[in-house]
Formats: sequence, C-alpha cells, structure tokens
Amino acid sequence: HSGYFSPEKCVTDGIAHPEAEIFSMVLPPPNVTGILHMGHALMLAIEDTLVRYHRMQGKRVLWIPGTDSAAIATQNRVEKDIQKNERKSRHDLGREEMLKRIDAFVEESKSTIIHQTRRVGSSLDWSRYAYTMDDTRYEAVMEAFIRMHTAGLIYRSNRIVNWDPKGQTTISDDEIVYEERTAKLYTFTYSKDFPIAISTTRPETKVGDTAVAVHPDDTRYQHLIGTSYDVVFCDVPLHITIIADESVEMDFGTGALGVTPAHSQIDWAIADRHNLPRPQVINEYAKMTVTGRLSGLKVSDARDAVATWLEEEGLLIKTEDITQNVSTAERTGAIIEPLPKLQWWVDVNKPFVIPHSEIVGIPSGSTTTLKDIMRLSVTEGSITFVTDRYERIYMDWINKLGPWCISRQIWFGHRIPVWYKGDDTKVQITSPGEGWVQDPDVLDTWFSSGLWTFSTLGWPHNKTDLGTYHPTSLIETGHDIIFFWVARMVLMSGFLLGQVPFKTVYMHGLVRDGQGRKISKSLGNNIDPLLMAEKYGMDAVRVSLIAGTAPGTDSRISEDKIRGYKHFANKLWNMSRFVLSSIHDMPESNISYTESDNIIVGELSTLIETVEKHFATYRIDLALETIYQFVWHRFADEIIEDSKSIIVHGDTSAKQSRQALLRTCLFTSLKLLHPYMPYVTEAIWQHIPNHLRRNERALLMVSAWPQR
RNA sequence: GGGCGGUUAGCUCAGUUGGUAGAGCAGCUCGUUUACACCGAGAAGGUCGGGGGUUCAAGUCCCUCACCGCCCACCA
Repeated sequence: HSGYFSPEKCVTDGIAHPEAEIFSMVLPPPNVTGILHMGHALMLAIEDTLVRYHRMQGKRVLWIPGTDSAAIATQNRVEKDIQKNERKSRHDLGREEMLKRIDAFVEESKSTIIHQTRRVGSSLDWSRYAYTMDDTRYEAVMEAFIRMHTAGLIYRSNRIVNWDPKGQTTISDDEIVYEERTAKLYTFTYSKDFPIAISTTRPETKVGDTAVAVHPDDTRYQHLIGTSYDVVFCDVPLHITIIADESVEMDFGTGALGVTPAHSQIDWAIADRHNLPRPQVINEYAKMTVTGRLSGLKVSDARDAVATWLEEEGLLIKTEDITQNVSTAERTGAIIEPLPKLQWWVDVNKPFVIPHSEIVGIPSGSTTTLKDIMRLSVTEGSITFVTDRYERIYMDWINKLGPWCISRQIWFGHRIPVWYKGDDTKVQITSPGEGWVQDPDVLDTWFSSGLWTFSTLGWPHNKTDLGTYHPTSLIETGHDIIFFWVARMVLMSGFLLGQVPFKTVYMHGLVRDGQGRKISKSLGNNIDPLLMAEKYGMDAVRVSLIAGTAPGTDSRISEDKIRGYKHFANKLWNMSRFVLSSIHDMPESNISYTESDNIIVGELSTLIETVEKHFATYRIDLALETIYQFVWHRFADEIIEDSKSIIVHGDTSAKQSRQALLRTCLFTSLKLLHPYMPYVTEAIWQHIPNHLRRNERALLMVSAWPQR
C-alpha cells in the first residue's frame, strides 16, 4: 500500500508541491449497516475519478471517508430483528440495553460497507476515517447544539407528530404505510343555530375545534367571517370563530373546514396563522380526554358516539362513503394519531450577529439569519451548482423554509444535551447533578450530518486540517438529499465557521435498471456491483456507470452495458501488449518526429485539452467519450494499424519516430484513462519495462498528467 | 393541487452562444494463418413527441397540446 491517498504523503515524497492547490472532498457517508449498491458505486466512481484526476494534476488531494449511523433506519432494523427473534420491544429491553444491542450490530456490520467501498477502487484517505457517532463527531455535535442554543437559534415548542398508540412512540414519515380504506364523511352543524355546515371523517375530534375556516373569496360565507359562536357539542362547550384562510378548498364538502388544531397537521398550521387556542382532546392511548359522554372512550367508539348524538340532535345533514388514505404504522399496524408534542427547533428566520464571515454578501459582524446564510451563499456565488436546475430547486426550497425540527423520539443518536429538574432547564453535556433528568430525545441525524465537512476535519478542537482543507472544493451527492443534507451543511458551516462548506455542488441522479425502473427489492431487479465486478472487472463497472450519464440525470445500468466496457478494458490490454512489443528496441535518446507523426502529436494535444475542458465543467461523461473514441478508433484502429508497416518497412528515422509516437500515445491514453479505470491502467503500467518508462513514476496513480 | 425534468437512429444517450443531425451498443454485408472474434472494414438507419410563432436560418428561442417520470403538499 503506497499511502498516496494521503495528501501529506504525496508532499513528503515530492509528488505534490507543498504549496500546491488543494482539492478536498468528503464522501457522503454510507449507512453503517448497509451494503453497497449501484447508487454507491456511481457515487464512488464519479468521486474517485475526480479525485484521481486532480491528484495527477499535482494538487494536494484529500478525500475523506466515513460512515453514517442513520439513526432511525438503524434503530428500526435492530428493533425488527429483536422483535422477530426474541419477541421483545425496545421498551422491554430498556434504553441502555437497546443501545448496547444497536452498537453491537453497528460494530459487526460496518466492516462490510467499508470493505466494499475500498473494493470499488476508491482512493480515500482512510487514516482520516470518521463515523457520525464516534467521539470526535459527538463533541462537534454537542458544541454545535450549545452554540446555536446560546445564540438563541434553538428553542422548544409543540408540533404535531405521527404518534403510534400501539407502539407508544413517534414514528417518522418513512415508517408510515398508507392504506386505502372506505370511510364515512359526515356533514353536520355544531348546533341548531350554527350558520355553517362542515364535513369530516373524524367527528370525534370536533370536540377540539376552535374555528371554522372558509376561503376568503367564498361569497357564501363572506358575511360570517370574524363572527364567533358558543356551542355545546357532545357535552363539550366550544367557542368557534369563523376565519378566512387561503388553504381551504371551496369545492370540497361544504367549503368550510372545522379546525382542530391539536389533532391535524394542516389545522395546526392554520392555528399558527390565526393565533387559535389548541386544546388537546385525545391522549397517547388514542382515548378521549374530554368530560361528558365521550370521556375515556377510544377514538373509534367516540366516533360512533358522536354520530349517534348528531342524529339524535337532528344536526346530521348527510353521511356518504368516500375512499381515503389512512396512515398506519409500518411496524404495529396501528392507525396513526396526530398529537402535539414538545420538540426542539432551529429558527432559520431569527436575526443574530455573525462574528466572522467569509461568505460573500455577509460581512463579519453583520446581522443575518440562517436562511440568509443559506440563500446568499448561493445567490452571491460562494457556492456554484454544476446543474442550474438544482440551484433553482434549492432556492425555491430555501425561500419557503420554516423552522427545522431537530428532535427525534428514538434512542439511537446524539442525545439532546438538555437537563430538567422541575421547571429548571440547563443546556450542558453532562448531568448538572442529583435529580436532573436528561431530555429523552435524540437529534435529527441530519443535524450531525450538517457538520460533516468540518467535523471530519477535527472541528472544534484540531484546527490545522480545517485551515488547510475547508471550505471543501466539491460536494458530490445524490439529488434526493439536496434539502436534508446539502442545505443543512450550508446552514451549519455558515453559522459555526462563517464559511461555505463547499464551493461546488455536483448532484448525481438515480441509477435505474436496463428498462428504466427504480431498483427495488420487490422488483428483484438489483444488479450487484460487486458481483458484476467479479464477472467483468471493477473498471468495467465504473466506466459503465459514468459513460452516458450527464450530471444530475438518472441513468440506466444493465449487464450488457457492463459487458461492453469489459471489451474496452480488454482492448486496452491488447493494444498495450502490442505497443510494448513494438517499441521494446526503441532508442533511449529523444528523437525527432516525422512530419506526419508530429500531426498526431498535435491531435494528442487537442485531446488532452478537450478532456481538461470537460473536467473543468464536470462533464466527465463527455471526457470519457472523447478518450474512448480516440483510444479505440484513432489510436488502435488507425495509428497502430499504420505502424505495422512503418516499423517493418520504414527507414530508421521513420521507425524511430513511430516508436516514440506509439510510446507517447500509449502513455497518454493510460494516463487519461486512469481516473476512470484505475485497475487495468495501473496493471498495464506495471508491465512497462523500466527502460521504456524512463523518468516516469513507478505508480501510474501519481504520475504526472500528460502535457499538451 | 403546486413545482421541475424528459420526449433526438431499434436500445441508451450527447448535441456548448440558433448555422447542413452525432456517439456507443444492437442489427446488416464483407473480411481475418491475428496485438485483440472481447477483432477489422463498409453500408444502412432520424419529417429531433404534435401544432403554432420569431428568424435569412430552429433539435436549439417563445407559445400551446399530448404522453412519461420525479419532487413537494395532500384533501378536511
């Protein structure tokens, strides 16, 4: 192992100049518990190609590897295993034991993904390997939380969560299964003299209503907007105000919406806009908490009870059957109950003074907001997107951005460093003492991921690497995590360092199967990159992923395509063998080219220039196509073919010129292809006898990029 | 419902500021005592999704329609 994946080693050995330009990048950390799929392979192929290109350019290149704890996914996985094998829930095990089990699982499975990542040929600096939950990253996360809290940007407030009454837990959107069911839509009024009828599939929640919302343009209800009514609904006294809100559909039902702030996400949002009270009427066990006839009933029983009551009172106007999507919990099958719960938030709109900033448009010492950091980093040009389209998507999202909920009701993750004792609250890492209880929640996994570009460089303690390699040159990642990850990195880096996390954003698309379908377990259309590598070689896999794949667009992979590029690797091997045998007796001294050979040297020059131009715009697919075209159809089909007679029948000067040309063409081809096909090109390079290799370096990987 | 992509050769995709349509793969014909059959030579194949507009000139710019796909919000 050469150690040249480390930029310091390259400097020590004279491969990179100590003052050489930096090219730095972090690997989007794959899930510790995952196995390598084509999406990873694409990411690694693109990134490794870029990294190798820049390394050969003589830059100081750093590419940092790591793995991600993927909190929810990992905890889920382990919980499912335990449920299956031991028939126990996490509550049966308890927090401490559960975390031990998860850590053990992570420890066992992480070597798989690490090993597989290396296998792709990734020239990552493994001496800097990081895990989102290791000690250094833990310190970074705690530091970040405390600093943001101190700056007043983190606060605690209620939010409607997806509550699973059976599992007694909050669940993420990913764990929701939508089931289509028929439901009854009831249309009724709250009382005899209430002026507007409303429709709902959940009449039991109406005891929590505080308003009726109509569309501001709805002529039927214009005159009622702003009025309010006191009614007694199913023994519960309600105060209902008629409000106007744009979100109401005039055409649905009666065009009027009964607003239940505490038990519906949209209604919560309406309550936000209109400052409505938000009484909770359903508890964690999905039972009614009101007094009167509904007291203590399960929601399903309460629904029937309300329907009966409406009928008895003569308030029910009609019932109809509709189909609707019911949210159920993936694991327990229970119907999700939306409930308000205290959560931690990051306020993206609150002004604060940024002490130090290198971001264009945000001077040090100025007052700014996190949203402005995210916005100006891009609009003022500190960050460039390779594909314009993603810049627009990013900006649209930023402009509509609300507070970021950072607490998660799971156990695996960075636990929130907040302690409670009675009404007292303290924000610190360790327990303040006897009787203090830590917040049970953990942080959103993207909170720690947001720190990734600098937590991997040793922040907040070791600042040496930080000064050298941050901001990183490039982030290359899937377009599906532009909001989750890319935007959060900009936020975190901007707030904590006053820097952008990266200068350029390259987003790749989804890898689909040969028919353009998403790769999924249920379709069984997975193409295993490592299996393909065994059959056709890793270079063929890498090239088939990059060829014909423009940045940001989805691509297709098929075994046929991979096989095709195996042919190319084979062709390259054969060409090299032939060229080396044709030039074994060439003179050591420099010779002068014949006129016709000199023209070909010029072609090479143009080729190199074209490749560099494409790399500069991240069109590595086009660069590859150009090289492929030259190597196969110009170099092999024409130049080598013509050489056969020149070397046998030509005069000495023609022969020697041609031999020198073949050597140059071969070396250039190998160098240009090395970033894409590191295995074959390096293997061929090792077959070149020393007298032919002359003053070139022993490893192609660190050889100098060809001169134009 | 809101937004964004895509539609170019049989298949997968390029096509930079408008200037005579490109590549790979597949297919077809021919060739090869050979660096490589995981090969070579050659030919064929497209009214650039439909319609309209701007222009001397449109795959490219504008409008419109159709179909496919993705993202966000989801229907009380």
